[in-house]
Amino acid sequence: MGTPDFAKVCFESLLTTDNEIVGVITQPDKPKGRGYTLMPPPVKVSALEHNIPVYQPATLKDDAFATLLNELSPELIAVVAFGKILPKNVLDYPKYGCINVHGSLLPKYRGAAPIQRAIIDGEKTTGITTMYMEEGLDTGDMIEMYEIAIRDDDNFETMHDKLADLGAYALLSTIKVIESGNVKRYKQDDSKSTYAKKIEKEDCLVDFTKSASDIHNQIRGTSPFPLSFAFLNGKMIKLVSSFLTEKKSEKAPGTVVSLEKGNIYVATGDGVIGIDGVLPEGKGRMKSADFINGRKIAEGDVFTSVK
RNA sequence: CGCGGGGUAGAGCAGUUGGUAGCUCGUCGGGCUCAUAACCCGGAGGUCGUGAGGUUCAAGUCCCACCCCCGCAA
Repeated sequence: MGTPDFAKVCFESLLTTDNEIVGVITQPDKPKGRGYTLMPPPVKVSALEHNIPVYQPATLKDDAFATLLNELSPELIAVVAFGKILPKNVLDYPKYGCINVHGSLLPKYRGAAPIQRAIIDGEKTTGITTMYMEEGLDTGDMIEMYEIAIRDDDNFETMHDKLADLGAYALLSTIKVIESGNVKRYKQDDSKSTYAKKIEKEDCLVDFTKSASDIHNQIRGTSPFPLSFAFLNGKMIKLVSSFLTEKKSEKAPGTVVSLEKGNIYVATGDGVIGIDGVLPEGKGRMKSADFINGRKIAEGDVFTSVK
């Protein structure tokens, strides 16, 4: 069971094993993009390409799904970024249980957006945890854990890709351990747990009175999606990528202090942040240098949090 | 028919109340300099998305049709 690209990587790794995949459960197609076209989830696309039966139930809590479960009769259910809560009858069904691949070092960052939250919080490492699922959200006993560094220039995209690969590796490894019959279960220390709630629009609004490093973490934690933003000359502008600098400025937070070498340097509550990629309202992504050449910004302009 | 923006030189843009096109950067050549992503001089490069369409003496600029791209939102 899984839905987005992150899950797709795990799914495709399963195809390389000799385990029989009796079916793929994923979210129903949803209207996306311009014109609200109905778009299938990545996992579905991949499954169809590999001739694996796909099921997209609206809910797992009805008799129809219980019946389906019986027909498929899986011995193990692997869940990766599925997006729905599994009811108890499903959790209890498989002989070898339901296991989950989660993108954090549990018990930290339980929940929907572990990768982004870890970056936004300025964590130096994160990782993958595999676990047995139970009714609580990401609270089950852990099986394996892999740690990976978050570098200063990593963003959501790079960490997502790294963790997806690591997650796929972890999933296969965990399944082997389960097959071997020597599974060790590690209880989570609930007292140390944190919850990574999903990224909302308010998480993307840039407050330049914060420190340069906090802003940098926010920008990269939300890039390339959904992207942090601020307002400049009455228009919204998204900040695609940034970097930390040694510069200092006495100017008010949000003030453009320099445009040298094609980068936009902005004063913050603590230090100056460099911005090298933007996405102006109604436009596409572009390098800051292009934005500057288009004469859309000048020294002294001020980024604000309000339009 | 979800909402909105846009297709003008390699890139990012401007283009006034319609009169055959400009800016910044890049690029090419030359100069200056110990040196330069600095500065100076000069040049190349555009059938203005498409339509032997409409209006007009005249359309990048108005009208119509079509194609394509992008943002929001989910």
